[in-house]
Amino acid sequence: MKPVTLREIADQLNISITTVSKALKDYPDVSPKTKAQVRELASTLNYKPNTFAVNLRTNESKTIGLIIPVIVHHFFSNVIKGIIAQAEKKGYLVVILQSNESYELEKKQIDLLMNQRVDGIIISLANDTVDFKHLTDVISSGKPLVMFDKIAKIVNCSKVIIDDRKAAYEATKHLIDIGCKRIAHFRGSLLPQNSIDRFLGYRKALFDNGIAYDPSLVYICECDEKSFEEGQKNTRLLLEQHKDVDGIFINTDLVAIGAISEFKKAGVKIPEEIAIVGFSNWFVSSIISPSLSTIKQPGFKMGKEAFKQLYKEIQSIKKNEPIDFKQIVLKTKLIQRESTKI
Amino acid sequence: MKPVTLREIADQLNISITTVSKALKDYPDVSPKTKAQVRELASTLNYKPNTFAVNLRTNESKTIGLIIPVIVHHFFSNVIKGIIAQAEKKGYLVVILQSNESYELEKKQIDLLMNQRVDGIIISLANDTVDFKHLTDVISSGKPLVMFDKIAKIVNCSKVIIDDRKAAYEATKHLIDIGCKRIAHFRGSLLPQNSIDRFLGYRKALFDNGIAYDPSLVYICECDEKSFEEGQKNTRLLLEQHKDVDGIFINTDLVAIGAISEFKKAGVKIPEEIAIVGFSNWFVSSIISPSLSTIKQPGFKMGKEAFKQLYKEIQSIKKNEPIDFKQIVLKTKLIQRESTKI
DNA sequence: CTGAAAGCGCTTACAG
DNA sequence: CTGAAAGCGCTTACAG
Repeated sequence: MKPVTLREIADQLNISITTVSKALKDYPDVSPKTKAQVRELASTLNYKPNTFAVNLRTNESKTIGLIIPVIVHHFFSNVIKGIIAQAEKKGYLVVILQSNESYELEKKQIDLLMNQRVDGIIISLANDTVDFKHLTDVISSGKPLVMFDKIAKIVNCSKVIIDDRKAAYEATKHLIDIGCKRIAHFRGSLLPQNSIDRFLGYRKALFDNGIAYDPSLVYICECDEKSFEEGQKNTRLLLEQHKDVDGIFINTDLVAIGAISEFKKAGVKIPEEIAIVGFSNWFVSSIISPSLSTIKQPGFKMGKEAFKQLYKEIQSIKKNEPIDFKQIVLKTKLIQRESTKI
Repeated sequence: MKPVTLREIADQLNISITTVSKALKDYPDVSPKTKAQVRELASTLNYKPNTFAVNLRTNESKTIGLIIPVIVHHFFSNVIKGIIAQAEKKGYLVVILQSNESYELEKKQIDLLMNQRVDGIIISLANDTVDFKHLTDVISSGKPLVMFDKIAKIVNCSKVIIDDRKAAYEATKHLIDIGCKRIAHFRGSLLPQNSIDRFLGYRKALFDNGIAYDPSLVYICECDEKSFEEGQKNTRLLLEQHKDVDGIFINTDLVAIGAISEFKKAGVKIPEEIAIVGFSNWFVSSIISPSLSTIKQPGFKMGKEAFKQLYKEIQSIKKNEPIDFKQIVLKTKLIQRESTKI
């Protein structure tokens, strides 16, 4: 059966399509009587406006795009949930793409979304991404772009982040406070801003507390799907190279959990011989043994805020108002658990 | 700056819009010379067809909808990844909605997707869903619908599933094989087909092996965000009520992990005093201690297969061919780990 | 208060 | 080989 159109309603009521359209949109210049008739028939026929036609006319799709490095990931899936929840409230749909931490894919996906004419894009960058032209292109084409978590400072757009440096400082300071003297750091890969910032926070905490920074105590792990194994691997290296380390601040919980498993295997006691702080507060961190101290990173809220900001910008663009780029910094929190409980 | 349209190319080359359109779509009735000119100019101007117009004309959106009970979930996020990966290969985008295990929300979301005129819908049902009219409506409106994992047997459409009964049978049989005599079952809520099937598989395995089925050994847990706590709670009950139980087959890994944590707290040795098998092979199950034996459920593959089938049906509908509903049953696998290693 | 008309940007059956 | 024309279903500025 054919879907009901404005024409069909107009024909049945012997009025014009124009009037039907206006009646349904509650324009003030339609008589109450006509409005009532139109509405009644529309609901009887179960009329639904053809979105394709509406999109073409209004030049908006009520759909936004989301590009994310990995989907199967506690933090990111929480962000997705937050974005979708908030978008739904405003009648927006969310198209999701996974960049797989690849710059090339990310570029293609931006293109794809632009061609699809989504009303805006939310993105967390791939580790690989060093060039940002595909992002500035979005902005200069007049579509709003909001970055979260893995951002590029240099790109002029709204961002939703945490203060990675401060959070890392706090985590490291916590290790110092409980008496650690020689503190290692398992960091993320070299490019992403937040992995840099966490490293800087670590180093500053050492410095401010009179502990010498020793580069040989910093281990890099390429945090992808193999995070857990990276944690184990770095732990084995650490055990060979630096027996004297008594605390580690680790870039991500999953890596930290790998480290814990390896220390347990080696018979090293946590936290007595080595204290550990992770980052992100992955659900699992609270249920493993020993439970992992970590920094709580508000994924769900980050998603909500990212959409809220994007929505504001979509409205501004519609009204031809200038966009006011915002940098939204969400609070983190140190959660102390067994891995640092002395 | 205004996006480039067919008209612009036509004007610049002094030919008709019709010819430009045909040239770009490589129609055979355009001269090679014209084609070349058009293509060259199109690429110079960076012409992108206006998707809104194309959608309206062709009456398809190259977008599908996905409704899923929960996003932050190891199994489901793997399915999402599989669907998106496969969709991208065919040039389709995926709009994702979360039903939150609520039938009411699920209904609204189906409506929303239908109004948006997605080309098809993939769904895993909410626990709540008992009435299926919203689903049969999709099918009778001529849009393809594919269900996966949490399905309704009664709805006539394609389905991608595992053989839950067989997998549960295998899990229970494994407990019997390692010597368990009194086997409990932590099942999921009463409605979902797969929770019923897993229960039936459990019961049949007992029956086939001469073990009396005792209903008081079956505990129900409402598996939502609180799965872990449900596992702990049921374990406490079990410890009070049935000290003699020596094996449990548990509906979901997360519940099983909750159970393990509670048994450890109570000083009950796993697997010596009680052996445990979970279901789904959540990533965490391999890294906890003791590691959890479980049934591997292929989420990523399930997502891929679901999209493949949906795509086939979209093609059939386009060609006005009859749709051939398929029931695709993917293989599961028992993974033995420490929790059943005797 | 109502409606004829233009137009969003494309596709395609048809005529020449 | 090329193009005029109709049409997808809606919205809205304008005339009456």
